[in-house]
Amino acid sequence: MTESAGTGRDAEVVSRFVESFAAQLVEAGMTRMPARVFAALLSSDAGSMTSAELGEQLRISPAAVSGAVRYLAQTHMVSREREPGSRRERYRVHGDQWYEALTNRDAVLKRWEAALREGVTSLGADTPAGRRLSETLAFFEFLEGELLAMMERWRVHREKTFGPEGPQG
Amino acid sequence: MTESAGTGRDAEVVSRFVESFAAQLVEAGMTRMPARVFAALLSSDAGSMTSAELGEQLRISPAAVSGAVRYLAQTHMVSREREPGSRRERYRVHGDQWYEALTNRDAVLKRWEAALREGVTSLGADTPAGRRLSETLAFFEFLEGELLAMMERWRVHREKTFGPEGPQG
DNA sequence: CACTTCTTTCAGAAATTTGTGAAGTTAAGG
DNA sequence: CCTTAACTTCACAAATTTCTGAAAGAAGTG
Repeated sequence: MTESAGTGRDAEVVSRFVESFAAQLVEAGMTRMPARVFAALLSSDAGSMTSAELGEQLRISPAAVSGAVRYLAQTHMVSREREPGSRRERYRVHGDQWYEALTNRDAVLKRWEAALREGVTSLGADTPAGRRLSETLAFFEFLEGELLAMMERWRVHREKTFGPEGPQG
Repeated sequence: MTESAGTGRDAEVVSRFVESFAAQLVEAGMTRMPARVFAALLSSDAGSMTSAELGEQLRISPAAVSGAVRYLAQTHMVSREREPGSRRERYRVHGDQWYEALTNRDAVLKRWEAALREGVTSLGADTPAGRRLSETLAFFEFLEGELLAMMERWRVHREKTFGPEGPQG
C-alpha cells in the first residue's frame, strides 16, 4: 500500500484513476498536461491543490504545472486562489463552474456562426450550397439557446439530487 | 475572376470560405485535413465531391484525401458512396446526419462515465473526492439524456423552417 | 532592503503528428 | 485475363507541439 503520511488515501489508487481519466480527456481532444492537472484536482479531497502537490503527484516540472494551469484558468475549468500570507497558490475545481466551461463553447459557436454567415453571403443565399450553410447556421443558433436552457435544468436537477451545496461547494 | 469552366461559381470565393471555416474547426480541436475536406463538401453545391475534386480544390495528395475521408466516415460526418459503373467514389455530407455526429459524442460520454464510475468506487463513494466524482458522473448522465431530446426538438424545428427535405436532403 | 519561497518565462531537446511520394490493392472494361 | 483507373497503405521527411531545466520575476518576511 502506498499511503502518503496521514492522508488516509492510497496514492497509487488515486494516481491510477487520475491517469486513466486524464487519458480519456486526452482522447477526446484535450491536451495532455491540462487534462492530467484537471483530473488530479477533480479527485483531490479538498478540490484544490498547490503547484508543488500537483508537480509531485504527476511527476512534472513547475513549468509544466504553470502552463497547464494557465490554460485551465483561461478556459474557466479551474480557478486560482492565493493562500493568505504565503506566496503559494491553490488551484481549484469550482464545484459547478466547470460544467459551464464544458458546455459554454459559446465563443467557439459564435465564431462558427460568423464564418457561416460570411459563407452564406459569399456563396449566395439562393444557391444549394448557400442553403446548406444557412441550415447549418440555424442549427448552431438553435444549439446556443438549447445549451443555455439545459444548464438551467441541470442546476435544478443538481440541487434536487445533491442539495444546494454539492461536493465542496 | 477565377471561374472554373461552367460551374458558375467563383473558385476563389469558394476557396476563401472553405479555408476560413476549416480554420475555425481546426481551432476548435479538429485536425486540419478532415476539417478542410469537410468544409469543402459542406460548401459544394451538390453536397458531394470526388477524391480528385477534393484534391484539386485543396491542393493535397490523394493520400491526404484518403486519410481525411477515413476519419470523417468513421465519425459519421461524411458518407461514402460508389458512383455506379465506375471506380470513382463520392463523399457526401448527408443533410442532417452530421448534426448528430457532432452532438453524439455518445461513445466519448460513455467512456467518461465508465472512468468516473471506476473512480467513485476506488476513491470511495463516501469521501469528498468520491462525492465530487459522483456529481460529475450525474452531470454526464443528465447530458446524455438532454442531447437526445434536443436533437428531437431540432428535427421538428428544422422541418418547420426548411420543410421536410432541407438542402440536398 | 536583503532573503527566501514560489511562480512564470524562455530557449531548446524530445516526442508526436502530419502530409507526401511510392508501391500495393481492388475492381471496371475490354 | 490483361489493362487501367481509382483508392489505400506505408515509410519517411518535415513541421509542429510538448515538456524541461535554467534563469528571471514577484511577493511575503525579518
